[in-house]
Amino acid sequence: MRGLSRGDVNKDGSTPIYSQVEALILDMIETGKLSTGERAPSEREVATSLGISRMTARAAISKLVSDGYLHTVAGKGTFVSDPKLRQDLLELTSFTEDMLRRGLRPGARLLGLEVADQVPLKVRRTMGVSGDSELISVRRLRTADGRPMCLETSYLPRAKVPWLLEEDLQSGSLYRILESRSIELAKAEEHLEATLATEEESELLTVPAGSPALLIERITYTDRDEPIEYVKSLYRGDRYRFSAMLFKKRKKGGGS
Amino acid sequence: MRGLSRGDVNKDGSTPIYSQVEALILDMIETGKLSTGERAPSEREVATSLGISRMTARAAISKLVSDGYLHTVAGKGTFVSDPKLRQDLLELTSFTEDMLRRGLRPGARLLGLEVADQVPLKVRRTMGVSGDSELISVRRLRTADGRPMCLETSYLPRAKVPWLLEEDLQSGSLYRILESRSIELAKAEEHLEATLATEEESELLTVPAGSPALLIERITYTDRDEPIEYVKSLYRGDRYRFSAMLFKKRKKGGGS
DNA sequence: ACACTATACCGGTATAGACCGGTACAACCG
DNA sequence: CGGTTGTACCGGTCTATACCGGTATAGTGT
Repeated sequence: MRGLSRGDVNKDGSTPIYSQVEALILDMIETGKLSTGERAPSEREVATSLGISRMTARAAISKLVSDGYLHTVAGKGTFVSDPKLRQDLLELTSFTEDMLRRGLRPGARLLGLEVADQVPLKVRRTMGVSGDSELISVRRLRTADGRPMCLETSYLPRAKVPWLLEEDLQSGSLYRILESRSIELAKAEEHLEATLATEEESELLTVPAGSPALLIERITYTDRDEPIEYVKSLYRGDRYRFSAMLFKKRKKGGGS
Repeated sequence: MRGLSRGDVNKDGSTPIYSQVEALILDMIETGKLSTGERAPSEREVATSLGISRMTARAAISKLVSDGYLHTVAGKGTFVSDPKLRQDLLELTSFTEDMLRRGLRPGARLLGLEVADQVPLKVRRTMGVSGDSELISVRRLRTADGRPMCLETSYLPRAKVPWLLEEDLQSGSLYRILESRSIELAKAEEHLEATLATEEESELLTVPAGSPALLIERITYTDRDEPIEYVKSLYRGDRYRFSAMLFKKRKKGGGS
């Protein structure tokens, strides 16, 4: 009745068992076979029904717990967490994904795509290039439901994405393009501050000059820890809000 | 020579062994006995020198890895991570801690501490109270190196912190006070947006009226998932910057 | 009816051993 | 000398087992 049986995992060593189990349970959650608040199969249940050891089952479940999909109550069991709680976890997403998640239709108007000639020193240093002409700049007005949402200026290393100048950045997501070229994004450092829109910026964003705006600076890194993109995004203060979930870290002590 | 010996852990069950080991290694990192980039003792080394099982040692090390203190390279060993990479992780901190981390001297000027009579509906709903007079409001001007940094208005449930009205909020950290009363903070939901300082606000922050400001709304929860604090903080746009590290989530697939 | 107790679960912790593929290095061989 | 082959160590994965204290419930005794 549970849907987990020995055939659901292969033990040929090609994929770690715990990772297969993780995918199995995740699938049950996402297809609704397990719904919010419901008790997930216990560690012992998973272990015996799949014919694996309890520690292996536990490894899978622990991962799902730390990813926010499940939470445990000692003595009672493991339960499916509220999706609201896991969505607000901070995650690296593209503008496109971000808007879709907010229920808005993402769009873009290309303002410039060229080999950058005037790059701020800070950007050059961050991207690890010295001279000019080593970065490609992309300037786009991003829209949500057709209305201007933010003004985005990206810099990418020409050496790593020489084909970028030929791409259609009007419609698609830059991140999707990068991934289609096998550039895997892994993490990003993001800085947010409040500022005012300049005359030019406010015109593009269709807000009054001097309106509040959220300036987001992002440095995106590949899975090999190389910076692949530096972006400055200026969001309309009245339409955009950045959300995050913060967690308390360990307290010191307890030892000896 | 390594500094780990059997006497460093107690097995009386009062504190989990892996958690003691975690503290031991963390201590070695923070006291500089292990420095950035250096190889940490291997799982087997830790296990034998402390007289514990390898899996237990591994549990401790895994935790430190997921917390960003260490990183592993299969076949080579476990290494101490660059502190720069672990500091920017998103963490729930008080204003006091935040400022100290930025190398600034935190301060506060109490503007108001009272039973709140006019509480916005949204705040009441969030905090789960219905009527008036059920929340205590704290209004403080927070300073860094003596200069105004942000304007902070907190609401806390009177039922849970009735003693708050008698506390000294001039100097100390509110979070430290809560913890000294055994109220453990676990997580917080935070929303950031750009806005403009009103006349009154800009006066307190000593900036021109209409200056950009970062509005941060935070709902803090205890370890029992009850909301304990709702804060609206208005930071000076020219002096404050919010930083976060974003990570790419798993891709689906791999199973079966 | 009520309180207690036995039982059967649960997750949390810990053990000892095993095998894998990757890394580093020294010893050996051509 | 240079290349190969051991060998020792590394983290990654997996097994089987054990005991703890908490939770829930059914049954027992008053």
